[in-house]
Amino acid sequence: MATIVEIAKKANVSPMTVSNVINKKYSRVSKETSERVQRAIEELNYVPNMSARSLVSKNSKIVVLAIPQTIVDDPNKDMALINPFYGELINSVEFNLRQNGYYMMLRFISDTELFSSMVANWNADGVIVLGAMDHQLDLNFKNTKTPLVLIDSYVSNSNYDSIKTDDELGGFMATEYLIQHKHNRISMVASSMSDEGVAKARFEGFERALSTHGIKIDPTLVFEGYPTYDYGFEVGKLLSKRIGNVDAVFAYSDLVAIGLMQSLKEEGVRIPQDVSVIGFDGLFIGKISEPQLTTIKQDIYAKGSKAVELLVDRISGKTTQRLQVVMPVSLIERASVK
Amino acid sequence: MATIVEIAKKANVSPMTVSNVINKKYSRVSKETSERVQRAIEELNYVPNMSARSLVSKNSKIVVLAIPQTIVDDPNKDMALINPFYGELINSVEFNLRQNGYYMMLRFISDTELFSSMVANWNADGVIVLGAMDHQLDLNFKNTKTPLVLIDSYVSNSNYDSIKTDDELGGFMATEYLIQHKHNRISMVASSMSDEGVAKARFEGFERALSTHGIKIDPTLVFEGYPTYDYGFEVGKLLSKRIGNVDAVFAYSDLVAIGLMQSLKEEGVRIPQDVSVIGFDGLFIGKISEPQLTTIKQDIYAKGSKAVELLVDRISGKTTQRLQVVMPVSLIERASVK
DNA sequence: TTGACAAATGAAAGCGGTTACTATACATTG
DNA sequence: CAATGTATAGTAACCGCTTTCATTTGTCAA
Repeated sequence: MATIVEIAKKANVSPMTVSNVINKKYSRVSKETSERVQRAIEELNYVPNMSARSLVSKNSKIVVLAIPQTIVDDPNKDMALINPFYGELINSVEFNLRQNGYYMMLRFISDTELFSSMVANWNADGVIVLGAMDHQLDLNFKNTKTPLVLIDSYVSNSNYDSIKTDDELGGFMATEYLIQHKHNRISMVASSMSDEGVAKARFEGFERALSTHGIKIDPTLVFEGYPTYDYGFEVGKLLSKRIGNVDAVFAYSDLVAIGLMQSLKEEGVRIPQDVSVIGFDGLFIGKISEPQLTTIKQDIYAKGSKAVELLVDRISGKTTQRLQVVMPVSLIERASVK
Repeated sequence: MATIVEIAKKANVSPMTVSNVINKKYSRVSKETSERVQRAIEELNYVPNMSARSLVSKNSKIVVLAIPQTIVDDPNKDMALINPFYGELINSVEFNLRQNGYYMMLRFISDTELFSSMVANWNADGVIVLGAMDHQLDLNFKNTKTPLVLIDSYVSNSNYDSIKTDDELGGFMATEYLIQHKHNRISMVASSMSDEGVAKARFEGFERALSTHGIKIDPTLVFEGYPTYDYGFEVGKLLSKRIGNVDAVFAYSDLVAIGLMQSLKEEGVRIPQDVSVIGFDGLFIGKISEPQLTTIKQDIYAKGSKAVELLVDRISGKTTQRLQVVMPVSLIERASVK
């Protein structure tokens, strides 16, 4: 592995000049010298050592993407190990980071893990966190000045840029859509709502729609579990025994909705004839299920793209005040609501 | 950000001793000193600077996972931006790397991109490449001694550890299964087979099964395109016009199979009554389609896990000779074959 | 002719660790 | 009791790059 010193020797200049060429400070180097150095770089296949650069310049071109860990610990699970939502977001974030010259370090993190360590380690230029919980943002982390963008996070009075979907509105739209279709015994399958978070916001939209229409909420129809296919499946089994007393289900996410429908179908419940189902996210899988899933769509690609934009602007110092972006939602009518 | 020098001062020892404590060389440090240093570390919230460490020790605890870029360049595409297969693999690799103390740098790379740059940059301890093509493994890359594991790669006479699925056998099994179900006008939808690769291997299995049973291959029933939902969909449109002359389709991957079925259904073709479909991969989505997809399953989680194992053993010097692992396949009978 | 300034290049220090030795104190051995 | 070993701690150099500042050369106005 060649170093700038070797390049310097070969091109008959000082290491400093090589550095200037590498960093495109052309105003400091004459054209001929610059070309000579470029040639040496190519001949020796020189690639800068990022560690050395990072060590002195305090930045690294690394951005950490932290994603909550789904139930991956059981390698024998035959189910989706990863929410397709994550897959799309990862893809989008990596793509947009790459466009901006950054490398993406991906970490799945458990609920209890703190964020601090992953930042300090690498002189990461920035961090994007998905669904951060209040207690994960430890003091240590808060003290670093590393630019941070929060996606889908409802942490209280944080000072970070954030981007989320209009979850409350989405929940409202989903529920209202069900009501407009003459349903009034409506169930909601959410994930944990003990903390503020996406699930809770969607639930609040659910509540608002019901109360707007003067429908009393039935607590026995509200389910709170994990944001997984399995949990949807589980609830499906329960609900299948109550057909006739439930008209429709608003599932907190498409993945849950799909699990729910699968389970319901297995029990001979017809969708949407016996019960309507609406999801949230607009994932690809909603298109291949039978019936195709009516859902509230969010643009995941745009979300990742926007997150990177916020981060990059913050890193470059372009933005100084805190930015909060709320992404719109839209209703996709397909076939799971009667 | 505290450094070892500050820790050293606080604990009244030399920086070297701090380093020894950090690196758990306890035999070189007395218990009391060690504890004193530990305390200082906690009090000052010290986190080692990986750049500095990496610069001198030539290793980084970073492993690069390179994944072929799917068609992501069009952000407006409403389809799966990422093959769920990738999602599962990413999840598995990250999880297993983390268990071994490594960080994962994820890069999506285009067909034409070379691999060399991502290695040299970060003193990456290792690289895992998915579906590498011959021409991407440039000389530069071959010259580095960075441990490398190839997943699903059919590059010729490479010297790297590799892990792949028994694609040929899988293709054979899929096709034979169709034949056993009295089909003999069988189509295959593959992705590009101009290079050696997964698609070609599966196709060879397809060929072998047909010839074993004395069935002549119909070239007009062999499709070669992209490994995407969209391509499956496209082929579905074509095949729907030939119902009566096709009994069954072996799709190169589940994603393609799903697109195919969706398209076929749209055209009023019944599966499996009018045409049978079998896929490959055993993805989650095959369970939620209607009908559920019969397919050749590979254990993606195990694949990622094994890849990491190979890499870690190579990094530690445990393995010295080249290892080639072939993962088994199994048939999952579901409902898409009559 | 000379001083001043810009353009081009270089020298030296140091980022925060680890590697490879060296040094010291104390215990052990014949 | 000298010789040797062992546990513990420290010193100095250096990894490959960038930062800061100094130097050289050429250009031009006064």
